[in-house]
Amino acid sequence: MSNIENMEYDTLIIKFKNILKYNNLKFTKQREVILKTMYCNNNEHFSPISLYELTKKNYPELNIGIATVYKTLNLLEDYMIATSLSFGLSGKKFELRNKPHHDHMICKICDKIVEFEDDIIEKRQEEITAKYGFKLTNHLMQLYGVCEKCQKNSKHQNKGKF
Amino acid sequence: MSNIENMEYDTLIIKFKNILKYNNLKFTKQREVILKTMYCNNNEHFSPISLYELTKKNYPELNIGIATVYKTLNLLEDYMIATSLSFGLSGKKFELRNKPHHDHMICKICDKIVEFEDDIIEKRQEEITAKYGFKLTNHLMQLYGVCEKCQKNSKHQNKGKF
DNA sequence: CTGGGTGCAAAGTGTTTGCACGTTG
DNA sequence: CAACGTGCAAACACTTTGCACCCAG
Repeated sequence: MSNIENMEYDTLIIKFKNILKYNNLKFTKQREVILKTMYCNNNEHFSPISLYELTKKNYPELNIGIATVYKTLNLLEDYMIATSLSFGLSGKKFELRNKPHHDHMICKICDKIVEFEDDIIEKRQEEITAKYGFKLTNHLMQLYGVCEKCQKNSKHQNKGKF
Repeated sequence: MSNIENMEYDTLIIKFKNILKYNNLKFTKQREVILKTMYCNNNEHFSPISLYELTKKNYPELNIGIATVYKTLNLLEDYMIATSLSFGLSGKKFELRNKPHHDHMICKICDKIVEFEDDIIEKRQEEITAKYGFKLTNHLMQLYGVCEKCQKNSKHQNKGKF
């Protein structure tokens, strides 16, 4: 399976069109605009709503609907052009898969997301799953903590835990 | 902060009562029964609904409500007696924190959950967060794959990805 | 007897679906 | 011109909330 790491925009679009054609799907303005927006804001992790609002604002003539954004994001994820991060109750955030695999570190106070990549952990995950007879297909790893800035600015409130 | 690893049931109840008292909360039959059910099925990871159904069935005289189960689970999580696993769209599953820290390996086909613990990864996570100035408080690591049994029984369907 | 807890139903979120109409290939 | 895609609103699934009543301390 090919991947889309470090892909330029033109190449990304061509790749996308090929996938669509291969699966008898259509290349619409809405899909193009969503992909473009994600590409141009490559460091952001978009919730469906924030992506909806941004495309709505930048391309008002399209009058894009939230359902279309959801459908497109699911399509991009199905065809491995995007991946999603799960944020519990507050839903998912999406990012393009056009950079090398990485995991996320999330500040519990300001929600800042830092990406990192670590071969030692990746390798170890393979070893562990193999030990249990699993065939590893993917993983979810999110480290939660307090970023440098927030450590200085605030004390995390304590609920009076015993 | 003390922890509740390997705690016997009586000790767990005492601990729970102390936490409640300290925070001006009350020890009710509903809370007792929910904790007991989780303790007695220590290998299960309960969704709020499955826990609701089980307690409803075993203690019909209490006529427990789903809202109470949710509130109790949130309370247990707030006071670090339980933790939750996130399962994307299908909600959360809860388990007591009465065993050593571990992570989860989940079969994408049969949903089987295997617990594992790995010092190398834990240690590495500390190193990584430290490198970025984060203070690590907790993490989420779930490895997804196909378990031994399902590898034999089935081929994972392919969506015709390009 | 007071304040927190409970069950119920209603309200909130985030996401998906059914449908009539529009657009792509 | 035949699918497939779109926007809309309704439906969904999961979780929280408001409230009148209940019960632990």
